[in-house]
Amino acid sequence: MHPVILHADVDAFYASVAQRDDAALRGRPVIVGSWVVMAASYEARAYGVRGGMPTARARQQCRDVVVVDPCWPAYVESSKTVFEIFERFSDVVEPGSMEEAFLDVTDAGAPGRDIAAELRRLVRQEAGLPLSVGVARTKVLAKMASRSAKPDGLYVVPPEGEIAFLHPLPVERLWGVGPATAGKLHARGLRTVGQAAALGEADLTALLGKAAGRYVHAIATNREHRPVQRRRGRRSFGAQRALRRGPRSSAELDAALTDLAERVTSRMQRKRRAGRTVILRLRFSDYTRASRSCTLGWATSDARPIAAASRELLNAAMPLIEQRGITLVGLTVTNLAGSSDSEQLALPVFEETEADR
DNA sequence: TCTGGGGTCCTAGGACCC
DNA sequence: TCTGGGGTCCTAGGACCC
Repeated sequence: MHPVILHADVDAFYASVAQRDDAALRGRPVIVGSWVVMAASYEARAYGVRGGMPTARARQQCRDVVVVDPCWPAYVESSKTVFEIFERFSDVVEPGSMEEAFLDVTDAGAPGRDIAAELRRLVRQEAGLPLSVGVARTKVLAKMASRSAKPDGLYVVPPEGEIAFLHPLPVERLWGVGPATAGKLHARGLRTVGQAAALGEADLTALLGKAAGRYVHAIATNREHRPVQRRRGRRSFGAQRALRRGPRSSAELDAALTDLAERVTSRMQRKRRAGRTVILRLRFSDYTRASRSCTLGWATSDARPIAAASRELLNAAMPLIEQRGITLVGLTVTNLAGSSDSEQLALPVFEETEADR
C-alpha cells in the first residue's frame, strides 16, 4: 500500500473568516490589513490584488474593495476548530501555519479522494470556511496539488500520474523555489521541472549550492519522500516594526527596541522559554538589510538584558543607519534553552549568575 | 505611500579545542 | 617548527514560506 498524504489549506484564511463573520462581505472583494494587504479574497484577487501590496494600490486596482482590520481572536478560534477536524482523520498532522497542514491518512482505510472530500465538507460545515485539499503520495506533490485545487477545490495526483503532473510545471511552481532560485535556473535555460530533472544532481548543486541543489533535484525527479511529522517546537521568538522614512532620533529607536524586547519576552515568558542569542535586524531606505547578533552567557526571558544587548548592537550599527537611513527594526531571540519538543513543557528559566555579569 | 510581520533553514568564514 | 583533520560555536547574510 502506498502512502496517502493530504495537504489541506484554508483559502484566503483571514479574508474568508471576515466573509464568514459578516454576510455583507460575501461575494465581494475583501482585503484584510491596515496599510498592507495581509490577505485578499478571491473576488479581490480577480482584480490583481495580492498579499504584501499596499492597500492604497489595491484600492486603485479595485474601487469596490472592502478593507477590514485583522481580527486575531477570530483567527485563533477558527484555526483551533479546523485543526480539531484534521485530528479526526489522522494522528499524524503536521501544521504548516494557522490554516494549513499535512495529514498522513495512509492507514485511514478509505481512498484519499473520499477522505479529502469529507474533510472539505466538515470544514465548510463546522468552521464555515473553504478548504482546498491536495492528495498525493508525497508531501511536496500534495502541497502543489492543493495549490492546483484552489479555490475551494480538490486535486488528486494519482501514483501513476506523478511525473505527468510534475514535469510540465514551471520551476517557480516548486515548493521551496523562490525568485532567486528560479532566476538561476532560468539563466541556465531551465524553465520546466522536467528540464531541471534532466540536468542531474551534480550540475544542480553546482548551480544552486549543496542543500538547494539536492532539494530541487530530489523533488524534480520525484524522490523527495520526507514523512509527515508532528510539529517540532519553535526555534525563535521575534518582533519587528516598520518605521517611517526619514531620520529617526536615537530616543525613538531606543523606545522601539524597549517595546520590541517587551513584546518578545512577554511571549517567551508565557511559553516558559528562554534564549541566549539576540539578533537585531535592520532594513534601510534602499531596502537592503543587515543583522547584528550577540550571544549572552546565559539564557533569559527577561526584557532588560535583551533590551540592553539590542541597544549595544544598535550602537555598533549606527554608522550604517546614519549612512543608509533606517526603515525597519526587528528583534529576534533564538538559541532557545532546553528541549523544544513541546511549547507546553515547563522549562527552567535560567538565571543570570554572578559570573555572567 | 511600492514593499508588513512572523517564522525556518542553509552557507561560509573565523575562533577555538582536541 | 610545521602540519593534519574533526568538531562545535558564533556571526552575518541570504533564500524561502505563510
